[in-house]
Amino acid sequence: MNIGQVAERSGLPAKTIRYYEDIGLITPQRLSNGYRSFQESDLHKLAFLGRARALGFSIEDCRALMALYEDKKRASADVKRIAQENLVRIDEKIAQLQSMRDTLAGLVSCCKGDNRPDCPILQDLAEQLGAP
Amino acid sequence: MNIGQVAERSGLPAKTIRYYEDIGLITPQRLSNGYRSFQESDLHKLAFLGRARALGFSIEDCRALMALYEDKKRASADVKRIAQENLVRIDEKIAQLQSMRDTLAGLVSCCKGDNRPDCPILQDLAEQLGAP
DNA sequence: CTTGACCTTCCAGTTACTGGAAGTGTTATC
DNA sequence: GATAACACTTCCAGTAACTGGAAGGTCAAG
Repeated sequence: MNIGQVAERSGLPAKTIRYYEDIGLITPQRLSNGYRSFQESDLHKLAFLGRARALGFSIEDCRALMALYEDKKRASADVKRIAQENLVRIDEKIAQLQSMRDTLAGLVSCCKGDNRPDCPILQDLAEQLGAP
Repeated sequence: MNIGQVAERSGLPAKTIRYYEDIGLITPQRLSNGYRSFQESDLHKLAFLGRARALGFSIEDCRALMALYEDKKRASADVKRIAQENLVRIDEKIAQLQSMRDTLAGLVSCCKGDNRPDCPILQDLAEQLGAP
């Protein structure tokens, strides 16, 4: 398979696939004309990568997961640990965004949004300092 | 004020403050020895920037907000629009993370995490392909 | 007069790609 | 067989928003 077909079947842009080769996540064969030649197994790995990235795993996580994926003697505990760490990170990020969201929504709702210069959003952003 | 003091009072790292000067968000004066010399007004701007960044506004948003902040004739509608756009972006991000989180939590909870090689997390990541 | 804290600039690295240029290979049409 | 359209190649640069570190100048204290 050429890269275009793999891109279509895996859902990853060709650019991204080349990048993944650059950083050593995959190592497709080469034809005599220099074109990359992908096996079904490469396609599987790329689909795996796409799913893992969509679930928020970092590239380094993916590298570790791929190694475990290919190691038939791995323990599922290793995988679970990586997944759990990632889950904690995601939870933290959600909490942070939620609090940002609440503050911002509060500000937006009390701003009249008219043509006058008084704006509670800017007032709030400007505060913080000044009060002892 | 020197940069160290401003860093402490604004809560922003000195590196970040220099970076903000680089990209033109602030323009502190200079002393004859080359040191930056910050006014109270610079400190206010930096605190403003810190708060806005913490609320998820991009640097370009901040640039626009700063211009509005300094324009006494601005309309609060402009500010509100920027804030609302940001709110939508945040909501989308939260929804995305939430769905990631749910999938991942499901996988984690059904993985025994023992020393055996069968792991539902890897199985799920590997799937997706193969099914017609 | 030296030590150490603080300041300066500049260069490089981070994350995970993405865009674009310049050149080669393949395929379809006339 | 020429030509056009398109796929593929590499390489360079850029994104966002900083962060780390090297090499060197300045300043206050002891």
